[in-house]
Amino acid sequence: MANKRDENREDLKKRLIDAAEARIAASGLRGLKARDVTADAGCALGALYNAFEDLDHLILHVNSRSLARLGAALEASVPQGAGPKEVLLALAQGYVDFALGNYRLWSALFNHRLPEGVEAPEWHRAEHRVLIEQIIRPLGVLRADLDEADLEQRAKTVFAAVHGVVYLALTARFVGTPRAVLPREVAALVEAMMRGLAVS
Amino acid sequence: MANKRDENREDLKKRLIDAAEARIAASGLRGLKARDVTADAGCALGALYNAFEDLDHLILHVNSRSLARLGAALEASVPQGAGPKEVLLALAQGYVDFALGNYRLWSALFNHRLPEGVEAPEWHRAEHRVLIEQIIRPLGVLRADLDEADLEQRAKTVFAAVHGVVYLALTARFVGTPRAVLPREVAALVEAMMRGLAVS
DNA sequence: TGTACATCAGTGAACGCGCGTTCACTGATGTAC
DNA sequence: TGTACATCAGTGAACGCGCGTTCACTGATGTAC
Repeated sequence: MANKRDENREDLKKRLIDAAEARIAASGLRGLKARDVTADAGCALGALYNAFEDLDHLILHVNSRSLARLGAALEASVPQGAGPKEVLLALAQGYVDFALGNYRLWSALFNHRLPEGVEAPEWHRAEHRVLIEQIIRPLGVLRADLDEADLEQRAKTVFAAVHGVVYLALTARFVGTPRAVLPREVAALVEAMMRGLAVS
Repeated sequence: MANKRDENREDLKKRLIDAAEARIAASGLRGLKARDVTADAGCALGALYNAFEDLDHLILHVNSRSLARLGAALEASVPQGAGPKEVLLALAQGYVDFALGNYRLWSALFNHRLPEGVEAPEWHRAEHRVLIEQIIRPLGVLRADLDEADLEQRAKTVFAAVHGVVYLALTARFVGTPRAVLPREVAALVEAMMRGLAVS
């Protein structure tokens, strides 16, 4: 068995991530304070800095979880045996649903910024692949002409386009789409992109 | 002639906006400090609070300017006598160019947040119309079947899709498009959307 | 199993500092007559 | 035009506070023999 120190350490990390996740879900990244998180997790303020490098790294771990949950949600949104167009539409709707249902955690994914000049660690960067991973295959069926690199790039573009519509809608910035018509607009966008794709 | 007090007041406001714009262009919203701006503008710290309600309102005025410049840049990017498809492509490229050429000021447009619960004033909200205004007409030619409200909504969606690609590319978040291929990807997106539109 | 020592996590008061905003005062501009 | 008073912008030192991070100390867990 792992020794007790390591056990405690892992347990504390988990409690801190749980607490931070709950705080972010309740009041957003801005509402996340070291004192609140440690109080919720039942440890002293300083313990946070034993478990994690700093508050930013704790947030990174919350975002990791969100990405994993998003990946699972996207996977679950695709119906069995669907064709590529159906799959892309389902993924887009799954994305909308996840963003609507996990608004603050999803925002944290895109709004968290490390201090000037600090790069996110590689293990975390890699996790963002879930955002495009499931797009690549169905898109490849529609665009058999593209090589692997171009296909991946185009998947990113498709993701970014859908994300843009969802993001502007939910952060309600002036030109955003009302939530009520968001699913319809996203569907229209994806359909138009697919029709456009099929032609060329 | 307007009296001297009003003249001075307007002059100070202008100097403050100039200074804030330069600071944001140089080091982003985060790098904007009341002390720096007032020093650059050649006035005392407190004078900022005579001219503007607070620092956020000064930023709003900088963003106003950026929106006006963006509107002009978009207009200038459209070739004379172009058809609707050409216009939409030109607008998208104009948007890419503006974002690349005015990166920090353009980011400030989308990253500035007022404190929790405070709404942007109506005069400022209205200015964001430049983002979709010029899309509506050419889109309307391609989609004569849509009524005015749906057309406006679809213009927002088209904008949001293009914006999403540009935004993720430039903020370099993990799944972003490399700058080198950004114009190509945006063109591909817009073309696909237009082809898709024309069909339905 | 027991003892002595080493290690390292847990603690929370205190530090530090960045920075927006205020406010009592001064001095320039405007108004009344 | 001149004088007296009123108004309001300009000044910058001081306020205030939020909040991440540190650090000397305590106490639990691990190791050696």
